[in-house]
Amino acid sequence: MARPRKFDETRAVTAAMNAFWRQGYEATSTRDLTDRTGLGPSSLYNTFGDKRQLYLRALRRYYETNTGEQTVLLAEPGPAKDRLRAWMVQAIDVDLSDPETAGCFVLNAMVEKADQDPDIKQEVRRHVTTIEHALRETVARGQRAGEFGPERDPAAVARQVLSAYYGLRLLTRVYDDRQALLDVVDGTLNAL
Amino acid sequence: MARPRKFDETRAVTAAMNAFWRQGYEATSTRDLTDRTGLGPSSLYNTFGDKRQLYLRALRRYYETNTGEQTVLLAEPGPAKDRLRAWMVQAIDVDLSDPETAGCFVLNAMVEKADQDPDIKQEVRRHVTTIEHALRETVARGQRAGEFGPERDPAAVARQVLSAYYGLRLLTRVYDDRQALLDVVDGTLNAL
DNA sequence: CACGTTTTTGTGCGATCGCTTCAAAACGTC
DNA sequence: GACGTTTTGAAGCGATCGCACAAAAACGTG
Repeated sequence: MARPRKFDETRAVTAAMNAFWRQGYEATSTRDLTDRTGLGPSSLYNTFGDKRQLYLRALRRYYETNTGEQTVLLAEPGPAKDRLRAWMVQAIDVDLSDPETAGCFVLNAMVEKADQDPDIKQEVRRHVTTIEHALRETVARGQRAGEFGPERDPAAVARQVLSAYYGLRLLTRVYDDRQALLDVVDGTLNAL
Repeated sequence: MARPRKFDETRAVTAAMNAFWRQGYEATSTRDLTDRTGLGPSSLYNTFGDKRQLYLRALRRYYETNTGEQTVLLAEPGPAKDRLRAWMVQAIDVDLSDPETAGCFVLNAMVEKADQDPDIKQEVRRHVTTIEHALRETVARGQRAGEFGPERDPAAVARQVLSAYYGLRLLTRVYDDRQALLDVVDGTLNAL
């Protein structure tokens, strides 16, 4: 019928995601995007519309990969406290492992774009609530197993863990003391 | 001796701070800066060097005003737990009060610039450690007063509170449920 | 009130921004 | 293999970017 695409759309979105993730929305130029994706400008704009829509696609791609991975990690069998710890420790180690990585893409989007763009805010909220629900499940599981006190609302506990988690991922930007960050994890989890 | 300045340097830095604070570094143009400060481009560049240095000045200005205020708030007399709560609740209310406000400037700087610019990283770290020290003092005070268990290292507890605090200020970007955020405050403080 | 010094004002530099255009190229279909 | 359709590649659009420059203006000093 017509000329077929030479590139894989998902690969292009992933490449764009990595650019936005590391540099942020504003600091990523269309030139960066064409370079990283390997697409010409017309292919890129013909396929994705404009920079903003590609950013949204990148966020959704992050959901499918990283955010999804996190819920899987939390839902794995074993003591709930171990799951929560593994989840938080992994985030710390990812953030500290490579100075080139830029932490959590969702966190970056929250700060840079969420309050000026309703669509981005909604997409970011989707990520956060998904993790929050996975946390609630894990907390409830811990309560049923007697790991945590059963008196508190699992949803409130989940949000508390979530706050500590995002706070930690922020602190990795200025702290390089891994042990200090791990102490925060222990302090947070022991309080449940 | 020479022609005197027509503008107040501190006022100009403050105006620039508000621009960077709300829009971020990249999204703030030199045009924005000249408009908000009221200075012509050459006055601005003659005084501050370039955009990046003005951004650093804006961060330092934030330290003098907002960050300093926070340490004062924490050091006020009364129960330590009340000080910590007032500090966190105020942040939540500031973030939720006006959709025009952009949360915490230091937090924004951490995400947008800290890991690509060593000077900015150092400046941001100065803010964070200042608050951390104030927190440590407050926690130690609470331990002496018997409000908190004395067994834990005040420094570790301070970092835990700090994580929850920054996590909260992030969640205000996507949550508008004030009560849920206040529950996190209570959960965090009751765990000490 | 001329002089030296610094700031201000106005203009605009070269580069880059996000994005568009257009013709050539690459398919499936007949 | 001509046709219709879509993608690709190359070039470049107007606008804006961060910043610089030259001349005029505003002071303290002699």
